[in-house]
Amino acid sequence: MKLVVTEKNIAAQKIADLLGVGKPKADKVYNTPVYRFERAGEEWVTIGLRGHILEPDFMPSIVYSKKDGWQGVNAEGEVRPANIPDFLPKPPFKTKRKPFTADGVQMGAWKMDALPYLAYAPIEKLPKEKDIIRSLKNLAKKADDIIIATDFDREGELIGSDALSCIKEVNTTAPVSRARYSAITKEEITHAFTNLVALDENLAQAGESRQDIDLIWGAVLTRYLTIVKFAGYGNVRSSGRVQTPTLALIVARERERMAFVPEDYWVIKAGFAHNADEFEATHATARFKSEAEANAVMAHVEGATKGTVTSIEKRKRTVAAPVPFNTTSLMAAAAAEGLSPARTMRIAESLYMDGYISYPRVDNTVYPESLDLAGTVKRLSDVPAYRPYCQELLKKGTLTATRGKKETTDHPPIHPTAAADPDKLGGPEWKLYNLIARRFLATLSDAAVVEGTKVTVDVNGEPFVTRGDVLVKPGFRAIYPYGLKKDEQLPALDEGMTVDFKGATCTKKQTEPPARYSQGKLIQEMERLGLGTKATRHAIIERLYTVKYIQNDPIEPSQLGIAVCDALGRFAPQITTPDMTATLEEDMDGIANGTKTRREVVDLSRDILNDVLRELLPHSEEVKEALSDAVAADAYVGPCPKCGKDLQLRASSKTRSMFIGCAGWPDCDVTYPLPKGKIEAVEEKCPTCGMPQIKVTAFRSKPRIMCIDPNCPTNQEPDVVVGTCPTCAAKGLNKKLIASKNPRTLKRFIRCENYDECNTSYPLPQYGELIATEEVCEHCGAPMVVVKTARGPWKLCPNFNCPGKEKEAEEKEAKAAAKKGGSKAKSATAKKASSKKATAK
DNA sequence: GCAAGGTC
Repeated sequence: MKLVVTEKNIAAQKIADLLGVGKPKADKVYNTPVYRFERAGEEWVTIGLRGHILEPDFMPSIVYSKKDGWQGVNAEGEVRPANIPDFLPKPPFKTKRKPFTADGVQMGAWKMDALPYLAYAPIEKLPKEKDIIRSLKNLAKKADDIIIATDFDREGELIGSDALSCIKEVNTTAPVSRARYSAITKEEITHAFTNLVALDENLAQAGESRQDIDLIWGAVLTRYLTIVKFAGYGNVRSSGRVQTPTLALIVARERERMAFVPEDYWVIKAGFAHNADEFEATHATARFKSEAEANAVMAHVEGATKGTVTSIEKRKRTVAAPVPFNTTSLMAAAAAEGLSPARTMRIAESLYMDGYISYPRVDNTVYPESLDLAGTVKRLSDVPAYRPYCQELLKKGTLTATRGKKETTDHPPIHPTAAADPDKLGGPEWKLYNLIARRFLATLSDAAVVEGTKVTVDVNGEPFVTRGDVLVKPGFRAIYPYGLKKDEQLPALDEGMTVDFKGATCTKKQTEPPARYSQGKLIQEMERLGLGTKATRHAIIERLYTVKYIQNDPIEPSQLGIAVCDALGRFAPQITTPDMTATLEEDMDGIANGTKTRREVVDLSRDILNDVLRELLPHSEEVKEALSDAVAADAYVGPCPKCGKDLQLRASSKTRSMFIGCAGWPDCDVTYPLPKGKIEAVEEKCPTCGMPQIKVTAFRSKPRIMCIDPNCPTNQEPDVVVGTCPTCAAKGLNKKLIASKNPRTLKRFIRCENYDECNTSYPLPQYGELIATEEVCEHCGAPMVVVKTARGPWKLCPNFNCPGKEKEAEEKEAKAAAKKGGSKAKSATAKKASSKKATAK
């Protein structure tokens, strides 16, 4: 039996489809899907991994061994003294509560003193995907031939090498080879499997050195930042080779903005009309530095009614066709169409797996010679919307493509590999496919020619200028309309013509500081600097959000983010710049081509980290204070009305829910409840009562500003009678249901006015104007209410257990299932979920 | 309780 190991399940499936004679048989080995088929009279089976199946970690198995446990050595080779506690987070035995030593130190807690030893701790590879490993070994036992068919890149080689090490544990004799492909198409796959090569162990070692270095630096610095000012479990302050330089970019931009001194300037715009056409023009001096100058111009044109067209300049310019897509340029272009980087990658992955586009994680922007451009255009002509354009292109005979700056040979730039049907793909899938297909055709097209027109109109000696753009030769723009300003048509004007002057306005403006990064821009900047990979950049940015180093979009750093960046910049500058990645890349190239060893590269990195610790540890007090101040500044909402100390956003240690508490606790017991959603401090005080205000952003809602004091009149709401109580009505009583706000917690809900005897109550959305209706829910008899939200009025039955709710949920699920193609497995799980819900109730 | 890199 021949065993083919791929990086992911869907690749295993596709490869089986392409290599097998007839349809492969989908099977399972311990819950892992595998695909069996026949080829040239032999039995084959493919299995997909889930990316990396092993994960590096410090050696827990050895650290806790009592007999000859690893004690740890530092740079000098000194053995870790007994008075420095173990540094690994897991206690050696299973227990719910973490054990304490006699002096109250929590065992297993991270220890500052142990960090220099951690920098030299040995690393081993532990299983990460145990189920997959078990299935892989089971198959490997029976295999006569092993073919590693993971992705064709450095991490792919490492994933394959890890898989092989698992296989070797159970089968040492079967010969091993490597299939290399860069698109899952019939040609590529057949070619790869008829031209098998050997696994590149050097390349895999290069990948492993990256893993080691990332773990060592990440663990040491993250632990340092977390424990230098411990803020409770769950409050990790992370640092890493990619995330910290990325944070530094954001902080640096914020610094530029803070240092920016805005300058005033004045802009004069004038309105003109010619026959029925109106147009606007700006004074030839685009920005007046002084108000006096601007006023002088306004005085010159005061009272004028006519202007004269003094010149019309026309200039043609060519706009070059765009270059082929790589991951970053695709993400940027898709972001402009409303698809976030993360979403774009998810969709691209599925389009790739379904054979519509080539491999989506690439840097390359130059089509390889082997790519059949004309053949691809022919294939695309099956899409009705592209057909006429494709035919035009094919008429040209030879096709020449534009070339981007980056040229690598692992994968071709992202291009379509098959025609797609807009009715078969989902909306966003088609949107992305359409972008990719049109971009591909655009890269084979001529430049566009635009005629720019500059018209100057004179009013009492003051020149006003307006510009228009007209497309004279569409070129690539005929197929690629993305990212363009609309043509700006000007009325037909001639030199010497007189036009009506409709008056001028002078506006005072200020120069703007450099803009904050948007997520899309930051990803582009990360790519430019070589930070992260196309597959990880969006995840890195998300990480910075979850550890609260950054907030909002466009991105601004928190005080904590700035403090972390400053502290590391002073004492561990290596981790704050992209240079570390650049050096690592060079070293990895060295390992891949055999001039360096992984051992040598990792050991050197450990030494550098040790030097960093020598700087960092003596300055711990300073770092601690800087972090404390920053955390307090981020949490600050205003002064305490009782004791004057700081009111802060805090998390309850028991429930983890947020509240506002006084920094003077336990001496001062002032607290305020908080509504659900994201909470931010706001500078402006409540106009009604002068207390601090907060910005609340509930899930899928617009942010709203509210006073923190529940007793403030702005937080009061009159009780609303919403109907009659169905429970009491059944007993023959006539009682009203009332919507009211609990004055202490601000929670709004409906309850029966007879609440001493009747416990009928319904929850309500917590904000939005509440309006009673005459209607009663057809399913449960509860009164229907209308809540006016930012997205418009919303009529609902407040009864949480209303039978109508379940029906609605089922319909929604059915709809979602139908959209996804309604696979049997899907609807089965949906049913299970809904029945689970029902039992829970 | 750590990183970054794959994939889900």
